[in-house]
Amino acid sequence: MDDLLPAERKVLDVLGEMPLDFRAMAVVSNLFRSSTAIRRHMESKILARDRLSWTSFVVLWVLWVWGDMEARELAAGVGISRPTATGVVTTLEGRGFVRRRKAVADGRLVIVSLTAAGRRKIAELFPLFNAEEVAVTSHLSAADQEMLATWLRSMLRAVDGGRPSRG
Amino acid sequence: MDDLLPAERKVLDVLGEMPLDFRAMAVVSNLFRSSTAIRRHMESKILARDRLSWTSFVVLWVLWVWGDMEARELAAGVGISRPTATGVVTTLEGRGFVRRRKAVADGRLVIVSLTAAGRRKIAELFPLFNAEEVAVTSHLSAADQEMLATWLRSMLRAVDGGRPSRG
DNA sequence: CACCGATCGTTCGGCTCCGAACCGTAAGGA
DNA sequence: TCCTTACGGTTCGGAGCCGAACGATCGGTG
Repeated sequence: MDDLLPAERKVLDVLGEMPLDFRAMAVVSNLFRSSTAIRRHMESKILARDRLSWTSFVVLWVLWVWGDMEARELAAGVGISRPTATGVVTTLEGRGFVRRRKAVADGRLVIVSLTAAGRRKIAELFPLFNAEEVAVTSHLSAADQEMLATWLRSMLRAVDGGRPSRG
Repeated sequence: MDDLLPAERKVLDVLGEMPLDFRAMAVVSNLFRSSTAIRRHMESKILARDRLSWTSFVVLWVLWVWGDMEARELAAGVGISRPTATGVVTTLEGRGFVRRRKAVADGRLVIVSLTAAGRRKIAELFPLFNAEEVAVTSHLSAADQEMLATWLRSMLRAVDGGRPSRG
């Protein structure tokens, strides 16, 4: 197999004698490496001009798709912890893109909504974001993309257990 | 296709009329979602007891595989920026796992090495880490794992251009 | 030999990330 | 009605993440 990254060749050289599962290693390391590189790419190419981070963008997008949400649902939907959601919503609130309000029926709950500015921003950005998603995936055939997404979902299920996610 | 996450069904409901590439969207969103979930899983299950983050662990591992490295090479190898590498190395230095020294030949360069404690720590942890890598991938066949890794490398190459990576 | 442009690592500022703990609110049982 | 347990969101502390800028060092040129 001559598809390996140079780093992967070195790993085989140095650790090849050890009883390790290099196939599993390749999956996990390349999953993480490619995900990090794509996040950085999307942030620098599409999001940076609006000074939005990947996660801020995902929050706007989740609210755009699902409408107003309770903060705990928003955290789950975006795939971040509740303290992180608090911080990111605070950032976006400061930018004027979202607002918080207390739920009437249950004083513990906070409802997060898009503002008009937030709605305009995500409606403007998402087609550009999706075009760049196309740019980074179009070297794979449609069938390969579907199979890749299927395997990635299976990886997610392997660690998420029954945790529902709505991002 | 009934393999979609509930979130993905909702996206089709709400944005289905827009001229978007849902296949590309599925690849990128599931890549990110699965990578984040696996990082969290590995951190909580294997790394937390030693209070190591994913990136600290990768730094130790890269030094283990490649030996002493210049700080700029280490940043590239781990896949992080140089300011981030400075911070993570500072953290690990404080924990006694790595040390820094100036290069003799070029006063600008910093050489980063594992300490004896660092070497013991990564040698102890990596088999456990790899066993968990196996746990999260073994639902896929060997052939599927290899194909998945190949596609993930192709995604990485799509955004990395010619940037060499040695993580 | 001096100066200029480039490189390297760090600092700064701002943002993300999360576990533990805290405070306010809700629900259930005695 | 009061007490206890649980839930929700936030705060705290610590760590990671990066672009821009800075200071130290190097190499090349005149």
